[in-house]
Amino acid sequence: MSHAVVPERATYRHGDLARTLVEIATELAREGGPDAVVLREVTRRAGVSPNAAYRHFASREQLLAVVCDAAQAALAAAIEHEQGEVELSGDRAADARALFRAVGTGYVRFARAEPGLFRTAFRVPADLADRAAPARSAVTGRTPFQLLEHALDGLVAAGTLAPERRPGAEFLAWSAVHGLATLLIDGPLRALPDAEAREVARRVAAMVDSGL
Amino acid sequence: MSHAVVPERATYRHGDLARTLVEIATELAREGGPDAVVLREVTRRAGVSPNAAYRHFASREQLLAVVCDAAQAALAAAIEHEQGEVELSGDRAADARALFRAVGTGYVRFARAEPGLFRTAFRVPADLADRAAPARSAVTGRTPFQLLEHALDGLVAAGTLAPERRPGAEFLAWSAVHGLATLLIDGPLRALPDAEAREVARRVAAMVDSGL
DNA sequence: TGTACATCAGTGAACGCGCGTTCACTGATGTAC
DNA sequence: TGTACATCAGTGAACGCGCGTTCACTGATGTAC
Repeated sequence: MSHAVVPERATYRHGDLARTLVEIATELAREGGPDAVVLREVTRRAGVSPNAAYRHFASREQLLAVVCDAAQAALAAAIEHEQGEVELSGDRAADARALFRAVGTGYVRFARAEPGLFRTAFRVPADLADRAAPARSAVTGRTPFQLLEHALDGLVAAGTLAPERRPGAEFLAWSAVHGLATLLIDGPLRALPDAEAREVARRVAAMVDSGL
Repeated sequence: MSHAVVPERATYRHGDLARTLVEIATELAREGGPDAVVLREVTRRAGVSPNAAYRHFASREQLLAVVCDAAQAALAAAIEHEQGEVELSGDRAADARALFRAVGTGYVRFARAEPGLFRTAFRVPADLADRAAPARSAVTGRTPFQLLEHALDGLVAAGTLAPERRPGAEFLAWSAVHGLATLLIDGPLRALPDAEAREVARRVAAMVDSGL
């Protein structure tokens, strides 16, 4: 009766299940944020039994922590990409400013393009919150937070930002940009068209620039 | 054997169960944020069977929406209280500024004092996001968002803010303050002592003030 | 080059849990006569 | 003032669900001799 070809244990000895699980979990986070990272769904999509995950991760929480790092790394990559697009003029002050602004625009652009990953990146796993963890960085090896710090250092080096205003400046800039991102993806600016969103982002950047 | 006094149906005909459920649900939100509003736990604490809640709310989601409004109202009350503390000098411009800043400090203070309620206030129930809903207001009948708008209008009326910069200004101010609140309760500034938190808040306010 | 064996990445079944929600019901209360 | 009755806020039991996690296992693979 059953001449259907059922590949027996086709996935047995998967080969690189750990990596596959992280990729699938990240995809779930992309689609629905951190709560969508459901261990059973991850293994289901991987074509593997639920408990197979425990060969590679101690718990669902630990898998989510890895995904969280991956999301931070993706954010770092987005910022770096945005900075890469900047056409340097040779004017040190202007360039430092442009690179600094690119941190903000890259940040907000990523939040809008990948809201699920963005939310996952900031789902703090309580203790594990290490903003300098290497797993959270991309090509330059800097985490999003470090990219911001680096851009601010650049402003000081270029003489654009007074050294005495440098300490703590990252929190001012981050507040404005992170708040904007939140309003744009979860708040009242949710439905704003791209053009207007960019305009608001521009104004926020200007506010930070002149208010720092 | 059992001479323990078991009051039969002690809670039957509760009287004002709807209000009680909202109060308990709000307490749960205060303790653990929106996810902690678990219908069965609410009824458990009310000493009532789980399905009794359905006499008053169509679903858990609807109960949560009411709590969300209550949290917004609590935030509005906190802002109004902060504004009430302002000692008016009689100088129109200075007073408008002070009242405007009070919106920000009240906002951040509430977020720190009641992180669970704060998170619940911004748990957007998708469609129901009505930032002008009366249920979200406190003594003056204004929602947090409306209090911010009103303060900005005050700045314009006092000649402190140029009218052409007024449109959209609420989003700039809100971005900075909301972002700061988020960093302070869920982000890297989580562990900051009160004094330093207030200092950062002061600097954010100054940034908004001069950057608007 | 062939064989014995340890390793360990996977399986299959089950666990206990707590959730939101629905069902048919009961009995205290308020109202009409 | 007393009685019949409709109302409706509560009960108790159960539903199906999907979750994270644990158990004892199996059998393909790589390694040592």
